[in-house]
Amino acid sequence: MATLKQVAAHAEVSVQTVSNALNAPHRLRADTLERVNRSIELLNYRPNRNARSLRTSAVELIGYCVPSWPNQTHLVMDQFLHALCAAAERTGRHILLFTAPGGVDGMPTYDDLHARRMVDGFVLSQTETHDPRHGWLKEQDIPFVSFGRVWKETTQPGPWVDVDGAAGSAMAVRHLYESGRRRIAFLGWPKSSGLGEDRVGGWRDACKDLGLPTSGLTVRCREDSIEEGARATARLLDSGRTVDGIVALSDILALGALRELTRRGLTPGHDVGVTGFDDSPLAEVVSPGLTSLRQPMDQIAEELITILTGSSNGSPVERLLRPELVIRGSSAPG
Amino acid sequence: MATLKQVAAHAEVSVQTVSNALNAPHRLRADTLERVNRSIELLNYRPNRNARSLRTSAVELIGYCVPSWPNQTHLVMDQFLHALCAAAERTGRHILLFTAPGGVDGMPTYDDLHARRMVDGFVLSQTETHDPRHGWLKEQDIPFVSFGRVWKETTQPGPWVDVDGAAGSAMAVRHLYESGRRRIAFLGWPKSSGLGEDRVGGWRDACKDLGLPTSGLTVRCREDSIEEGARATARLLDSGRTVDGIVALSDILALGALRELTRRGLTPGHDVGVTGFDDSPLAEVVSPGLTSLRQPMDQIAEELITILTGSSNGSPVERLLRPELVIRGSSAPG
DNA sequence: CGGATTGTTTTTAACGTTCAAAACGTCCGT
DNA sequence: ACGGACGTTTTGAACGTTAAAAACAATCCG
Repeated sequence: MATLKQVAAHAEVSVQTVSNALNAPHRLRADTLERVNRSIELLNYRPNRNARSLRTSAVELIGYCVPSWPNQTHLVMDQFLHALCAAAERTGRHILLFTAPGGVDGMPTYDDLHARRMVDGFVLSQTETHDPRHGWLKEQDIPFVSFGRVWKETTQPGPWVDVDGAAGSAMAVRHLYESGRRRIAFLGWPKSSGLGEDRVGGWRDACKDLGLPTSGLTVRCREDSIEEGARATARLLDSGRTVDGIVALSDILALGALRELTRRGLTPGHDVGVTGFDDSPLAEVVSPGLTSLRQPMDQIAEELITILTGSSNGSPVERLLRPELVIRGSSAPG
Repeated sequence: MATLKQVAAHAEVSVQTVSNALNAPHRLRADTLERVNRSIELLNYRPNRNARSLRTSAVELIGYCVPSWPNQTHLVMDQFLHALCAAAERTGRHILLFTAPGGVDGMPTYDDLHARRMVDGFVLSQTETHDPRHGWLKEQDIPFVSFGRVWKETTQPGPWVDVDGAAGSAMAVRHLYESGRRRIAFLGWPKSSGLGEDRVGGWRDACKDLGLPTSGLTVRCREDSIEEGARATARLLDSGRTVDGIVALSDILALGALRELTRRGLTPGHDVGVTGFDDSPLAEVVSPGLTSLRQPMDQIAEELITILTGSSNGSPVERLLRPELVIRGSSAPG
């Protein structure tokens, strides 16, 4: 493996000149630069990243904690990771994966990775309602950016990127409205979930804007499972109120709704329009295909990396992105 | 951030002694060791990984190429990544993610990561039938281990870990047999797929062992989609032969089978037993739940890391692991 | 008592890179 | 012709760690 020294010897210049050829080529005379570059090419030289990092104390690695999966399978994680990875590489960086316990128990792991100079900073995801990580990292002056808001108070420590759930729900409502639905229900989570309240709020506002009823049309599920989605839908339909549209807070709940509708002999997309959230792989795989709100993963990843690696000029950056409605059979005009 | 030097000064020993306290504590006198450890703790010292790597030329990072997702969503990737990460961490290592074009076009990326000393080696997955990566890496003397066989010839370059598809199919057949099925079909892929031939072989052998018919009971799907699975099932049922069991090569195809059966008024699990492969999140989420063959991810990951980081003592290691049958409603006794 | 043996600690020299400053030319204006 | 200014290249020195060898200390044995 060739080193700077060997390249320098071959090109008959000093080591520093070769270094400059790579990092500040404008400083070299044109002919020197060309000669050095020829040697670099000839010897197939690649800078040793460790030596560089040691000197500059920047490792160009970004830590990402892979969610421990028993809780709930993160159905769009592969999309997110691919996007994040690609975005990082566009800036010459890479993603370092690690595992850590949730909550404060995980903080020593974050601290350690940073203290050992294995990462420059972190991308957080799977943010929870009272996520302690943000405040902790901020306190320790460890760079990070969050995918998802903490939903605790209005001012959240550190920069974040998130998808506008309220806008997403509103888009779903408007789409169902345009295909003729007039009594649109919302399938949600308990009030304790910030994300849930964001999305239900969008549904409520959009319904009011369009002059649609909302009273008695909210059902809350205890957990995010198909079974619970089906049960909640059953409760909704048994309540005696007419329903011709269902905006579900997640794809999983939406699948539950589809199942319950089918079980009762109703045709999703024909009798009742259904939409989900996140456009997980499930959405296009079920029958009928599930209309869902896709998170703009590439843009999210791009923003995360830009914020994390950009100059942290004073005020923390906050970016709210709009999801995209992917229309499939479950919301075909009734 | 404390350094060895500062700890040494504080403990009133030489730098090397502190280094030894961490890397070869048995060399120190007990009281010295304790004194040094106290200083380490007090100053909250963490070794700088870059400096260490520079000196030892081992970065303790393992490269893993995140599959580009448009081809087919890797439904169990999050499980795999979590297991791989955890296994790596048990040996003090971490996973570095990167993206690369498929086939030989991606090789410069692998080479570059290794040449810049950003990774010690690679874990390959998503191995394709004529995957060029294994031979190429072997040729360059870049350490790697493959999750999945190349299916090209009997001797494959480098070590690998894989799941025994034939054994898995056989388990599925035997399970269906035990619940009373006697005409068990196989839903597969084109013959060009090594993985496909492995699994169909297991089905055929198991059927022969049990004295069950196989002729005319194989259907091949052009692609791995629900739609194709459903079409193939339709062809199978239309062929006039009785079928009371279906072993599908993938969960996706199995879902297609479930859909087609339901469409025809047949009850999966009651009229026809169905099994899938890989136990993706889909399997437990559909109704009825899909019986499927779970890959032992933790064990796979453990083996991969052990092989990659262990001493490459001559002959390449090859490990074939048995999947585990997860029984759900789709194969309830008929 | 002296040499060998063993156990513990220190010294010296890297690993491959970049920073900061110094050195070397070359050109210019007065 | 001389001092200054600029453009280009080289010279130390350092980043934080570990390998190898040297130094030192204690113990043992004949």
